Amino acid sequence: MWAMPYHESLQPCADHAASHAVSANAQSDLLHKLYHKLLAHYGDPNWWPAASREEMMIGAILVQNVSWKNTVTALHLVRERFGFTFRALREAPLDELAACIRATRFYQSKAARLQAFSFWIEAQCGDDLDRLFARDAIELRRHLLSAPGIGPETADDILLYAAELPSFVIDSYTKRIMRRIAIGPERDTYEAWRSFFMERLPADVLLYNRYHALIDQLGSQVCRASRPLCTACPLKTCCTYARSQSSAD
DNA sequence: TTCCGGATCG
DNA sequence: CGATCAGGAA
Repeated sequence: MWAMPYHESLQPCADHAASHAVSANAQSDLLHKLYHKLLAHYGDPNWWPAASREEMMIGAILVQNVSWKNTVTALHLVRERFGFTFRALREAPLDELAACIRATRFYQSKAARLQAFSFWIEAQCGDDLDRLFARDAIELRRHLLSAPGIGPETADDILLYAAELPSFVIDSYTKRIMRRIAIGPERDTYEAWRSFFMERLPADVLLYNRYHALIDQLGSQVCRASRPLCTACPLKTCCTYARSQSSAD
């Protein structure tokens, strides 16, 4: 029934924790269980909210290390002033672009990176995203990682939500939630976290799409960094942190 | 005042 | 690795 595990087709390095077969199965069951609890609680998150792949990719750069609410403010101003085309961003005066995205913090470096990325897109595919995304998934990920302003999380955002390839996205919410639940890879690196999920979940674009969106919803509203709302958490029965919080109160 | 959804450079 | 970037909400 399940598709081939994604790491066999895209993931170059294996997570060595997977060699512990018994705990790996238990961890896989838990990851599935968490997903279904989140889906039952929140419903289909319908992420990513963008009318085009270009808008999605621009939003992915703007949202780096900033709240989505502030990103929406910036996206609105960019849409009004320039529109969501890479050509428009290439031609944009940097100071005007920076002014539009001020709400997303680090706006000067982000404006420069957004423009540099737009030039990179032109050089790679002449703004034809079908051409960019046509290449092999493994190579596409490596390629995106070589683009200016694109780190591992943003690359996976683009792979999953624009190219619609099953690449699991890891962010701070993901790590915080899973750490509190007490599940995760041994090595604390981006690739180890990503492999941890991909080796235990089927390579399903819709599953990865919804899972990450649901994690973000929980992480921003409930499983916050400070003063998390454990009593209202849909995952509290699975979470050691929530239990320690309720016993402490 | 403190905290907070990354990427890059040295 | 640590430093840097530098707004908005609480």
